[in-house]
Amino acid sequence: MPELPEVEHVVRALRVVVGRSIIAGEIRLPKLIAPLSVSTFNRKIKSCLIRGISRRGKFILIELAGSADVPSAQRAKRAQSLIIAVHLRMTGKFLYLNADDELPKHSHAIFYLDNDRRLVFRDQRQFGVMKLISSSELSQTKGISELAPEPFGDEFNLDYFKSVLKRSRRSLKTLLLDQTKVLGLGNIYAAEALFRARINPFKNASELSSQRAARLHQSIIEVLHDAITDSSTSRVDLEQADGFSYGEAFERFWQVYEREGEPCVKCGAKIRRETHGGRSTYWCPKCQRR
DNA sequence: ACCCTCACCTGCACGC
DNA sequence: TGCGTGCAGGTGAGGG
Repeated sequence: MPELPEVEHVVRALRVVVGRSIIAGEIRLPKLIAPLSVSTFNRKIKSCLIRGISRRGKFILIELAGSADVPSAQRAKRAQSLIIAVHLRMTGKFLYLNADDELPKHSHAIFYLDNDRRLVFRDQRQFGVMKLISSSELSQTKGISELAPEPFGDEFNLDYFKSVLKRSRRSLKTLLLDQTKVLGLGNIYAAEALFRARINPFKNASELSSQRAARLHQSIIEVLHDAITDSSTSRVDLEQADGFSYGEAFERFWQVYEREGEPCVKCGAKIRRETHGGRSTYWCPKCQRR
């Protein structure tokens, strides 16, 4: 159940398919690609070359081009190269299977590749989304065009962050989950970033002091960066039956998330949890006073 | 522009 | 063993 660091790891692992061509696609869950029809989707991606894998926020971008061995199709498709934008939501995973591997339950999309292997998208809860769009319309695509700047880019600077805080009347926790304001955090890393910055999650965003805003800005970048770069947690194996397990790989990082009642790693106070708009929020009542 | 609630699904852990 | 309940890391729609 990925936030930006997990998505980044999936993207890196998926690069094994760059250079492969898609012989055919098979969609078993039509709503995954809706409003496009299954037949249109399959027709458009057939024979395409996978020329790159990238990321925008929590979207995985599978970049396609016309197949090199189909000259006429090549000309037609080069004119408008395609992107499959995939959002894993809660339980979406990719697998890279051999021809004789058994297809696991909840396999909703299968891409047959030119090396006799299959790239499989599975998603237990069926919340995941796949949008097939032309490269040129990526920046106008709903759900993507509204996204905040990438957290590691120059645009996500302190001035930007302060202006976002100033305009908001929400709590910090809620604001940090809004992908159009701050990109990449989910429920776990929002809690972790606030803990690192020693700031109470229920504080109004607009009331944050300049000094604390700077601390939180730094913590957001650090928590995402640390989750991506820590070598012991960066094992993403598409060949495992489960794709890879997001939770287990990263949970040793968690200092407050899912630690209700446990002692705070900094001060020993008991970590608290409260549900807030249906989502659990965890914090240390002593380190993160109101 | 914001807030809140509900919805989308399956599966798991829990208590009885 | 089974059954009911609540919970899950994401997001969008709809109403106020």
